[in-house]
Amino acid sequence: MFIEELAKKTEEKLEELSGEKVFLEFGEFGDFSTSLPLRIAKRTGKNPDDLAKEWAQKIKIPGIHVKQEGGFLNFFLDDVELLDNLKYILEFTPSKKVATIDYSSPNIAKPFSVGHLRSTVIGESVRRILDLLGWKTVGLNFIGDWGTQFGKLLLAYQKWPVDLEKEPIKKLLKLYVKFHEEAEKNPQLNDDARAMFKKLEGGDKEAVKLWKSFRKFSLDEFDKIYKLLKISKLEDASESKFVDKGQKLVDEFLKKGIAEESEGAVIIPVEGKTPLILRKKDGTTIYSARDLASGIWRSKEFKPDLMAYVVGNEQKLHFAQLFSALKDSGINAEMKHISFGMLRLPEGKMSTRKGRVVFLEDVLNKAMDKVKDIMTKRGVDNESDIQKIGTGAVKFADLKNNRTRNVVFDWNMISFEGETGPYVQYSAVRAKRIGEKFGKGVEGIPEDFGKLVRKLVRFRVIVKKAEKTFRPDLIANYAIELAKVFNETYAKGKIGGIPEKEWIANKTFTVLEKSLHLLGIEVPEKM
RNA sequence: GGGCCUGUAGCCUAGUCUGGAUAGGGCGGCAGCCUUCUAAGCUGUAGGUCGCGAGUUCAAAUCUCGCCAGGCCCA
Repeated sequence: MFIEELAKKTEEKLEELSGEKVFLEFGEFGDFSTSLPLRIAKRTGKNPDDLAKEWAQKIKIPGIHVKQEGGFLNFFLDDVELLDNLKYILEFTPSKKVATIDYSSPNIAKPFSVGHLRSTVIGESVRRILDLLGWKTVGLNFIGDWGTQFGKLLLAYQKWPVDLEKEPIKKLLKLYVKFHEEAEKNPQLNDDARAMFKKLEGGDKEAVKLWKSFRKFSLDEFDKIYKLLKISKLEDASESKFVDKGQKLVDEFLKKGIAEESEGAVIIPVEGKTPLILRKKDGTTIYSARDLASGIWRSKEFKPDLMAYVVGNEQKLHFAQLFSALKDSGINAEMKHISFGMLRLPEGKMSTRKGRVVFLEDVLNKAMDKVKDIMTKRGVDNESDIQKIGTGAVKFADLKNNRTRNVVFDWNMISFEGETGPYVQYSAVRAKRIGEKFGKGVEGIPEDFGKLVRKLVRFRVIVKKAEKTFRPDLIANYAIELAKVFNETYAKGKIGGIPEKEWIANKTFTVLEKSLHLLGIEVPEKM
């Protein structure tokens, strides 16, 4: 029986004995454990030791044995169960639920900065975790390609034309910065930009043509990055697709009474929070209306059980409002804002207006350069492996932390030793080599391999928890722990040549490879 | 003014939801380990007022209240 099923049975038995909701711990003292007797004993006036002993006697579940230590109960899977779990380690009952996952969602005509990395890699990872457990997932790219900022950019381009043949994005960024500098001195420019955006919204041929070309430059740039990062296919759910839909929606919602007018603006009230504003006094819709229209489209198009949005912390309120509005409009899918802290620079928040950004491409290139240096010193040179290791290091560094806290960007973040992506990759390559010609299977667990086997078997529990909590960091930290135990075992004595040990090495590779895959990272050929 | 998030060794971080068994790791420092399956590895060692104060509890990094610091959002 699978470890999670055995744990479930144990929980049920403990609940029966204690009359309490039980959460087993998957920690260091057993395959799982609890301090329940310690807590309950106090209430019943019993001695914790005695109660634990009593329960240890009563809990008889085939496949596991109990050890009582003080007021604690530690549970261990029998060897036969451990090996059986290991055999079928990657087999899960498919969930068959449908999820839309909104991730990456960069803005056009702006650089793909390290700031966009988080949403992209977290989203991709969450998607792969759900995929493994048999969800049907749809990745959506809500590209920011609409809004008054494009009035500014179009105006700037007309005023100060540049040749966009080479490095268009960097040049557009410069124009954007220049616009804001000039507008400081001459505020009239802001009004002109607004007028320009109105032209764009009105379908002015010249403006639309220019906007389309900016958009194209950006999409090409995004594709390049997605290819390098091995991001799965994303449906184009660009903001501009929802402009008309947004306008219609606002009118419809007004009629239905879901939305209401307030001081000339159109809003949807949100219980306990400030309302969601859909349309401003001047009649222009804002981002929220398009986001709402997009949400309704997603719901109709994909009929999801879960609608997830991988977007930064700072939009918490927005999503609380959006979800409330989506529910008002009759959508009952589970909605989840998968939020994360902001990546900042030592000198402060990144700002495209001020041109204060670090390009993701530069970060990835730097990482790959470092890998190349290391490889050259060893007389190896393999483009594909360099790419896997370089991007792996960057992705892993980002995914490892459960940070809702902010991160200050530092070039030294890119490292290859210790708790890093390359460490796990290296261990995986090692395990692969050793386990390549593995024996048929195992009768018992070889000496010194107990810790490794137990760590391997835990994979299933971790994946399920990651699914429930949308936390790739659980996978990343598990992969480190597993790699560490494997390396310790490796250092203790020879594995190769002993079929049973080779089989376990092979399983280690399988699990490390899958863990990395869930993080969007590939295992190189050689390291 | 209102709301939310974060604070764990020089640096980075797990644990906080669900209180419990010595607060785990990593980087950097120091001391070791390659004629044996890949040293991007392994072993050992030093380094901690868990932001501060109070409360609840047999037991608090974890729960409650107050404060301090940083960040974000709304008006």
